[in-house]
Parts: sequence; structure tokens; C-alpha cells
Amino acid sequence: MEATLYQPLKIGVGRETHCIDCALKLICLPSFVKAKELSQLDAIMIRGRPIQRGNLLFHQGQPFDQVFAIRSGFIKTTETLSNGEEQITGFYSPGEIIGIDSIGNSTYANTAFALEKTTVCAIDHSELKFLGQLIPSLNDHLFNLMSGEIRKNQRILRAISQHSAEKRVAMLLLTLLERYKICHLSEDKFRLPMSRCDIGNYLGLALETVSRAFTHFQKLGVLEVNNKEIIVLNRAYLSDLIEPSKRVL
Amino acid sequence: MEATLYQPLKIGVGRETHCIDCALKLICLPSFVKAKELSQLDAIMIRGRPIQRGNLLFHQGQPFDQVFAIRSGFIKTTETLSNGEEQITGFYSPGEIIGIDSIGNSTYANTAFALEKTTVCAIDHSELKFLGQLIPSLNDHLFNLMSGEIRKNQRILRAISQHSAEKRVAMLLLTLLERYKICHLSEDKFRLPMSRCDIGNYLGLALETVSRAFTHFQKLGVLEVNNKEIIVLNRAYLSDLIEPSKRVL
DNA sequence: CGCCACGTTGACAGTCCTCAACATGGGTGG
DNA sequence: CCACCCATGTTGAGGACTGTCAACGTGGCG
Repeated sequence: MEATLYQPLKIGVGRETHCIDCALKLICLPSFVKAKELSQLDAIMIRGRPIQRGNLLFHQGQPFDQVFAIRSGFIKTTETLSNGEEQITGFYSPGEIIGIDSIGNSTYANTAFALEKTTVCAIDHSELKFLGQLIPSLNDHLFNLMSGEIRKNQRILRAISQHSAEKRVAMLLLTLLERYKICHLSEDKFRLPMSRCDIGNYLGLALETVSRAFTHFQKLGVLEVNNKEIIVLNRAYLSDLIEPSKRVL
Repeated sequence: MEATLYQPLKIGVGRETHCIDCALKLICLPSFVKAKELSQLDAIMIRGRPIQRGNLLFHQGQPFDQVFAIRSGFIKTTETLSNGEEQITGFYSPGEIIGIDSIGNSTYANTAFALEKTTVCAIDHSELKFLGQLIPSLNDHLFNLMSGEIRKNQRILRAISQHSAEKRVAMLLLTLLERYKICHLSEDKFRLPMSRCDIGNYLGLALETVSRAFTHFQKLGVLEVNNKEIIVLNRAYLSDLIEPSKRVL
């Protein structure tokens, strides 16, 4: 129950970098668009001012009109259930697109919360749809993104079905490592953007269990944990936890 | 580990009903296409012979080329993990489309297994993509389908995170009831197409736990269970299990 | 300085997994 | 036609895991 003072985001045309200059162009939407079409995509990108930590990018039930590409920072998406509980449905880092799971809806299916100061590029869905008809490869990529989202959810589902609390935590850590690697950040040392409680909510665990998992990994010499600062000392241990077969074969 | 004798499906043009006459046209792909465009959609539908129980519609790793609309029967999709385990990723009933989560891939991301004798309409992905460019509402509907798939996975994720084995089983039962209702089958009496083991795999439970849940529901007078034959005596009990708030409000 | 949010640690209880035995039912081969 | 086998489902006992409750430590902020 974070006290989320909601401030509707005022997005105006900024004078920040364009897609062609963007450090993320190889992993973001531009990566699937031909060079000559990039200006068209760039034209519909709306670059806004940063969203401060704790603010919302959009919230569940609000009319759906835009999807967002994350440029920097970290977002969590939550879904409020009919019984009032909040379920975290995903964490998103730079280069990722959020809001696409609402495309079938007239309203956003979940709420996007900035875990850190975050900058995004907003894209009107109607414009994106229109451009998708003009640029087939963009349309394809939207399908790719969505099917990727489906498979991502299935991975989480598997991780949770596989039970063991420590496996789930290991999986989250590896996913984060992978994301940080893509963003060219340090691969073995990073700062968790989310709280233990968030992790527990996401993984279907009590926050104490998450805490104990970190402590245990530390005792094993796999991690060095200092609150949200994490150093991964033995990454292989984490991958072996999840896919023990790789050690056998 | 079902002995799945794999027989590549030979799909030819059948002389079965066309979309316009199909009992499922209100819930299947045709529901989102204008009447005058229906014949175009109908033209790319490939109606094959039935798939016998235990056979595969497609299997993981096979080149992705078609998606399928289920006309009758029941399909489960499984993903084989690198450690050899099988994870069930979904159950599909008539009117549902399968294979769309592979759209971003060059190969099928999972395996589709017929739990009963099943008939499907196959659709070449390339044709569907082409037709989607001609019929915007079809393109939209494809997006709708995929975002629906994402949200479906998130629902399951929530159900599993909410823990309690009995809640998970209740949720599956309600989902099946809903599907059977859409197909205009009996709403309180049905035959489970899948085994206890499948249910456990899907819900992240041991098969014994699933069996115990059924037994408990029967002792409470909520269900009448006879192997795979289920009669729901107290549906409200099941919904209250999942969303207790509805009883309070 | 005190308050509050967040994280850690311990004790205990409940849920669910594991192992095992047993029941049932369909299919096969004699 | 029957015996047998195998797949599937049920039930019981024991133990591991993890949720709950509670106390405590720490750091940021007014």
C-alpha cells in the first residue's frame, strides 16, 4: 500500500535525443524499423519530463491511449484485484515497452508505478497502429513484443510452479542481471530497485521468505547483500538452481 | 510422460461447414470481421481431419507456420524445459485460438496435445498477416487475442500466488465452467478432459493434493466427483473461495 | 531526537510434498 | 472369458518448506 500521490503526467514535446541518437535504439522499437522509416517512428515519439520515484505513469481503469518505451529508470506494474489486494504483474527496465498488454482494452489493465526516477517515450496507440499499417516490420514487431510478453509470463509461471522459494528468487536475480547486461550496466553488481515486499508479492512469497533467501545465498557465498545493493559472486550457482540438468549433462 | 506417438498432421481441404455456418462464429475469429469480409477469412481457413486423442497438433521447435482455431475437442499445450520436465502452459477449448504465442518466433514455443479427439481450422500465419493488413478489424482482433492471452496468464499467475491449493483448483473449475457455458454445454455437469496429474502440473501442485481437493469439495457438498465426471452442486462456494470480498460487500 | 519505512531474525504452526499402499478400470493376451 | 498389467485415482503418515506473528536493528527525514 504505497502512498501513491497520483499526478497525471503532462507530456509535452521535449528537446531530448531523437531515436537515431538514442543509446537504446538497438534494443528498443527502432531496432525493428528500417533506417529510412526511423524518422516516421521518431515523429510519433512523445518525450516527456521525468516521472519522479513513487509517481504513476498510468493507472488501472484510465482510458488506454498510449504505450511507453522506458528510457531510464524502473517501472513496476500492479493490478488491483476486486478484493483490494495489489498484485505486481511485472518489472520493466530501459528498452522495454509497457502498456502493450492493454492494447485489447479500452482502459489500462494495470497501474505503472515508478520505482525510481524514470524517463519514457510515449507513443499514441492510434498513431502506432496507423504506422504499423504503413511499416509492416513495425506491425510484426508489435506482435513479437506481445508474444514475448506471453512467453515471459509463462516463464514466471513455471518458476513459481517449480516451487522452492530460493529458485524463484534466483530466477528473478538472473532476469535482472540479464536486463542490466542488455543496458550495458555492471553485470555482477547492482542495486535492486524494488523492496523485499515487492519481490515477495511478485514471486508469490512472504517478504520474510525473500529476506531469508538473500541471507542464505549470502551465507553460501553466492551473493553479497547490503540492503538493496547486491553483488553476485557465484552466478553459476543461481543458474544451476533453476536448471539442474545443465550441471549433469 | 504420455506415450505420444507423433504423427504429423496432414491437413487437406475438407468439405465441412464454412465460417458462415459455424456454430462458433460468434466466439471465434469471425466474430470480429464484417459480414462482407467473412468470405475472405473463410477462404484461408484450412479444415483438416480430426486429431485423435493423444496426438499432437504441433510440437515445440517445429517451424512455426500456422495458428489453429479449435472447433471441437480439447487441447493442452506444454513446454519442455531444458531439464526435460514438461510444464503445461494452457488448456484450450472450442472457439479458442492456439499458436498465437509463437507468432514472434520462427518455431513453435510449445507443444499442442489433443486430450480428446479434436477438430481444428488451420490458418497460415503468412495469409493471416496479409489479411490483417487488408482488414484492420482483423488485425485489431489479433492484438486483442494476444493481449487477452497475456491477461489470462496473469490471472493464472495471481491464482497461484494466492497460494491455497483449493483456491487454485476452484479457479480452474470455474474457468472450465465458463468455457463450457460459452460453448453452450451443460453448466454444472461436465467431464474433465485432463488427468489429475495434468491439473497438478498446470496449477503447480502435487497430483495427490489435487485429488484431496476434489475429495474435500465432495465432502463439503460442493462437488460430486466420479473420476473425471464432475457435477457442481455449489458454484457460489467456489467463487467465494477465490474472491472472498464479494461475500463481504 | 523520535518517528516511520524497510529489512532481518527467531519461534511456531499449517500447508503441501513425498513416499507408499491400495482401489479401480480399460486393454491385452492367453 | 478370464487373468494380468498398466495407467489413473484415492488415501494415509511423516516431514520439509514457508507463512504468520513478533521482536529487533537500521537509515532517512521531519
